[in-house]
Amino acid sequence: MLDIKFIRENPELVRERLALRGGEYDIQKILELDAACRASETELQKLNAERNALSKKIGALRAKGELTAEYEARVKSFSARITELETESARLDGERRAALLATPNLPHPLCPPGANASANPVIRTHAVRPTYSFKPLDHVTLCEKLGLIDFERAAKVAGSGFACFTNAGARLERALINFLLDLQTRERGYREISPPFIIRRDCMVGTGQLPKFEEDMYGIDEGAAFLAPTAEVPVTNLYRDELMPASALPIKLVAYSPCFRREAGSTGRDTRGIQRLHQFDKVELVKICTPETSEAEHELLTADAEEPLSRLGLHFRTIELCTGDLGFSAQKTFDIELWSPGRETWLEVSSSSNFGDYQARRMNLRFKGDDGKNRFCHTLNASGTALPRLFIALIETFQQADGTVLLPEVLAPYMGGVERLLLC
RNA sequence: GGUGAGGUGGCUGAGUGGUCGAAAGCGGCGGUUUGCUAAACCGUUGUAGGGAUAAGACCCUACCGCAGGUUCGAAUCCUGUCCUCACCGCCA
Repeated sequence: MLDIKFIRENPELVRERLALRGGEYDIQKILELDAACRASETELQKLNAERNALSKKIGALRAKGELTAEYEARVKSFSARITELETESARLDGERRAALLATPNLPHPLCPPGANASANPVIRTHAVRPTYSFKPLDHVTLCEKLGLIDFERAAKVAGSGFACFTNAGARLERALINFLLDLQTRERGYREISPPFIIRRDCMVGTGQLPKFEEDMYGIDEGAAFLAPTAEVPVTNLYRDELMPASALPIKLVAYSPCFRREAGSTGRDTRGIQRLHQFDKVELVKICTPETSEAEHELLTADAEEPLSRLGLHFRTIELCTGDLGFSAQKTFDIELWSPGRETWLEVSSSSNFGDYQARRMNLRFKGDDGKNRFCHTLNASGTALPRLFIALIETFQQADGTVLLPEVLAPYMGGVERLLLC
């Protein structure tokens, strides 16, 4: 949520920065609601002050046993107006808040301008692109030959867009999760969290999934709760409505969770294989820090997301999202993309974002500054990483001429002696 | 699912219709004392919004989980709701 005071004082700047995202945002309407709301509140406050004074007087007179009917009548003469103003103020405040919740974050001043994904600059590339003496297979074919995933039976149970990992595939999925969690907790200073996967509505509002993207979420209990679309939601919201001492920051958390997404707007896209699923596993990194450190923490966070990929020996690149490709709540985002030899394309496996105080303001997450003032924290998160696409890149990259897949050594401790995925 | 108890400031916790934004303690901040540490003592310390101002000082309003209601007046009474805890039932 943007700061209404900031919008009031810098309406042109807000318009300009939002325009960089593309899309229409009615700042004028917010300003008008704000002016009307404040006018209504001011009148209400004056009447309340008068009522309070008269009520106090009535109390004092009654204590002395004197008559108070005259003063009671005076309060009654405008009590209807107070009720009216209360209703009006609440309505305007609600509308103003709704308008603010539907307005995305401002792109960071350093976020590269651009209309869409084609304008995203590549920041760095890791390792060289692997080459093969044969035509590399894509992951669907590999999974079939190696018996790693049963798509047909998954559909029987859950419908299209679901996968059922089997045999060494299931083992590899679990191994990767453990590898990622161990790396981040043992070497990178993250505290491990295993969060709830069912989320209350206000937490979904807190991180920005609601109210705008409800159709992408799996709702349960008549919209009172939702299946987690990412661990970002439960983990960041752990600290909602809290006032942290500055000394407690930064907070660095890592969590595994399955992620549930309807993918409402993308039916038919990437339907083959496990590139886009309604349920997938992800290890997520979350940081809560002060505004002064968030940009540096963001760089470190992105590096933390990249680290396991280089340890696995994978070819990837890091790009920065331009203003037109930025997510709703983010002010600055890096995406990490893995190379898929089978499809000869890049797969997005991580999105590393700095949200500034946008989420913190929505969820009332603050810290006490050195000057004693309460300020909103900054929140960040990065996938560290999404599992299915990592799975794809891994088996496609390390496939051999004989059809087997030779696993990277770093996974050895997690695979129980399995060094190679064999044909079945 | 049933019964009962409860949600008050950064934290603990008192407060059953008016003088309560709210006792007390802890913590924080400032100071005195102190060889250092500890302790003691004094003072100070909620949040948000609106208004005023060059900026402060300042004024007003709201907030005792949340939403309604009763009343001239609600932390306090009533209703609903969310959450927490305890016991019972059920259950991996």
